[in-house]
Amino acid sequence: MSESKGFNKLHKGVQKWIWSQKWTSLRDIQEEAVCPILDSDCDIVISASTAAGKTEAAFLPACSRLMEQHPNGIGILYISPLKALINDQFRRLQSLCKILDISVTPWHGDVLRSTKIKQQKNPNGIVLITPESLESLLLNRGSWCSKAFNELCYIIVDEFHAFIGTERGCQLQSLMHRLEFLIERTIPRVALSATLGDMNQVADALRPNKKLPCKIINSTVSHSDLKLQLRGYLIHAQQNERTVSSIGEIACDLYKILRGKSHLIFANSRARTEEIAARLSDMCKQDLVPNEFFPHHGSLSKEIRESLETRLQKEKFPTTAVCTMTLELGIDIGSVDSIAQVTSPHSVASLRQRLGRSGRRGEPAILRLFIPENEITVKSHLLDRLRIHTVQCIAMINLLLKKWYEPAISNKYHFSTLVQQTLSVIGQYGGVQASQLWVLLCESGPFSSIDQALFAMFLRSLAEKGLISQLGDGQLVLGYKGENLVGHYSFYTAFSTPDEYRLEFNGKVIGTVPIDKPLTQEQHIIFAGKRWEVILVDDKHKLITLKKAKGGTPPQFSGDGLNVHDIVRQEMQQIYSEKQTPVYLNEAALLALKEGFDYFHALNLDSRQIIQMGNMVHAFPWLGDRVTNTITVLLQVYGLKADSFGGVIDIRNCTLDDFFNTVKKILYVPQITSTELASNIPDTVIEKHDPFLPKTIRDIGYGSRTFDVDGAYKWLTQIVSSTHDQVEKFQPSKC
DNA sequence: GACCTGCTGCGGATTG
Repeated sequence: MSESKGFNKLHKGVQKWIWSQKWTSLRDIQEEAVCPILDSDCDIVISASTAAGKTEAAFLPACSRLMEQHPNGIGILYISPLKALINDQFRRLQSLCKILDISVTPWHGDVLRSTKIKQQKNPNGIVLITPESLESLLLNRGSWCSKAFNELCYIIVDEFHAFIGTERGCQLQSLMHRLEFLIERTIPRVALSATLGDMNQVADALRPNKKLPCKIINSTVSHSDLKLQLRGYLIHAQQNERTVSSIGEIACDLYKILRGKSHLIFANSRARTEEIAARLSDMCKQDLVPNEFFPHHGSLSKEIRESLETRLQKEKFPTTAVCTMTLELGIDIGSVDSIAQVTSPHSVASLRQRLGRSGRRGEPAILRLFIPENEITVKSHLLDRLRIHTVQCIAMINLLLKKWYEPAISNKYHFSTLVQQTLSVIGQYGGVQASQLWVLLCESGPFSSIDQALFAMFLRSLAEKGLISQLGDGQLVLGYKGENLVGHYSFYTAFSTPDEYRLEFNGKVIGTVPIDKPLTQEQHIIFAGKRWEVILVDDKHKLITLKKAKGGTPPQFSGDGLNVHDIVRQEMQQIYSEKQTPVYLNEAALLALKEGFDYFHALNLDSRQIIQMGNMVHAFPWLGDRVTNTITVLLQVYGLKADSFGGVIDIRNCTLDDFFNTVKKILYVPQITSTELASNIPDTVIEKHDPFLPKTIRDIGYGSRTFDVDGAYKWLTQIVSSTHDQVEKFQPSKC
């Protein structure tokens, strides 16, 4: 340790703590972070997987600086997307901060008011907060903030990747910017993030206006070895009415392979999570052994989730969590023996995150993928015949091994969050000039894509809706409706949440179900891994009462589509073309893959991307969902009956001539903008405050986040020019 | 044919 350059620069008290932890050395990211954080003249992104010591990499030097500087007021502001993570970090920071005599204060909706009042009276040390609670502080206690944060040394943002490209992430950017504006000083930002494809994009998201340089610290430690298996399953046609109920064979294998140790099973949807957990519990019961399989997802009550997290942490009993994304983020559950992935993961980056949970103390990480494909019948769709799921998994594994990850989502416009931030700033200062507001939020802030003219139009629409009004001297103040909106506690979140029913058993809430997928009396359901009957639906109190029962299927949950990246589809095309056959497939997966290859080559898909079958035309751009969705809507606008799924575009009642003539028509006129394309979508109310915006403004935001117009035109141009005989048939005079 | 997150201020009753 004494040879470590970083260690020697740390404060004596911090060194003492490190000795007490019996660490023999600092990890690479910790070593590398010491100097730039101590110098505090730049922002820093620390990127590594879960449990790589990112928290210490940030806090050891940051606390060292606090010990030397002794700021008057709060020294470090730590911002986390999860309350559970704040509680974890609060526990983890205890011993270090006790030695240093720095106070740590958790600050979120579940924290006792007395704790907050204590910090309000004597602001100091480290505050661990959510974006929503920070929003409330700026809005309601602006002048307290300017004093309390006056000598703030660092802002540390945990799980930063979870914020990027989202409304909540835009809110976070705005909050950090407003805080700096308030204290008239730039504060170094430290982001702790998973590894994404382009880390410079992560730096841009951390400080969009680039007023400080950003240093990127990427973990160079290669991951421990990976043991990998892809297991194929055939779902028989007659069972196929509900995919989730045909999961029996997979559940049997999961039981045989996983029982007796601790694992995570990622099942991609809450319904499938419940189905698998219930089947696994049933098998334990049948074998008269204690149950060790439990579901974990966002609709389960906090108590049920926490008791499972604690059981995993304690490592006393073998425990397998069947889970959704909830166990992908950094909540402390220790590490598990292996990861099972049922159905294809949504992204390479998320597969990487999930893998980070496996591999105990230098043991290889173990990943098993359980991939169902549908039995082929006369009615089967091309995608089933191509065995698209198996190939998508192989593509994602190829990319994972190449260390390619999806880049962060870039999203230029967040009008819904601009509504929130506009109202919040006006509420904070009481009254603001429109020009000041534009400079703060747009010119120097995170809404930099919005020019003065667009901002003026935006403000006029807020005034029309009664959210704001203008005084004689030009000052903007909150209108009646604006006061109401800002005054309600639901104002602090940038994202919207649909109404839900609470599910209750014996007077205890066990979770929630969405209100738009109602349950009915006497219906049998699976929830929290157990089987129930609905005995009462109370619409007035949004409460559903349950009793124990047998049988049943999971309730329906709502959700949006998924977004596969261009590079994943291109990798898939290459796998088909080259007939790549990896070694980690079991016999069934191997058979499925061979069937897929045979069909791909029977259709000559290695040399063409457009085919006609019956009265349908199928297009295979081998590009991501943003591009295929854009092409699909373009074709629809020009009158074709187009639909897309899984990267393939189906056009009904269409011939190759119809298709190519339409594409020619599209290309004959100047390129449409994403906003124009969105104007054809009837309902563009998606985000929380969209109802306050006119459709013209909503379409700008909707178009830019949904469509990739350049990508679509690039493909359309290429498909026309590479199909010579079709070019001959085209007659522009007909357009 | 997808997932996830979050929340104030104040009045009134109760307790030490």
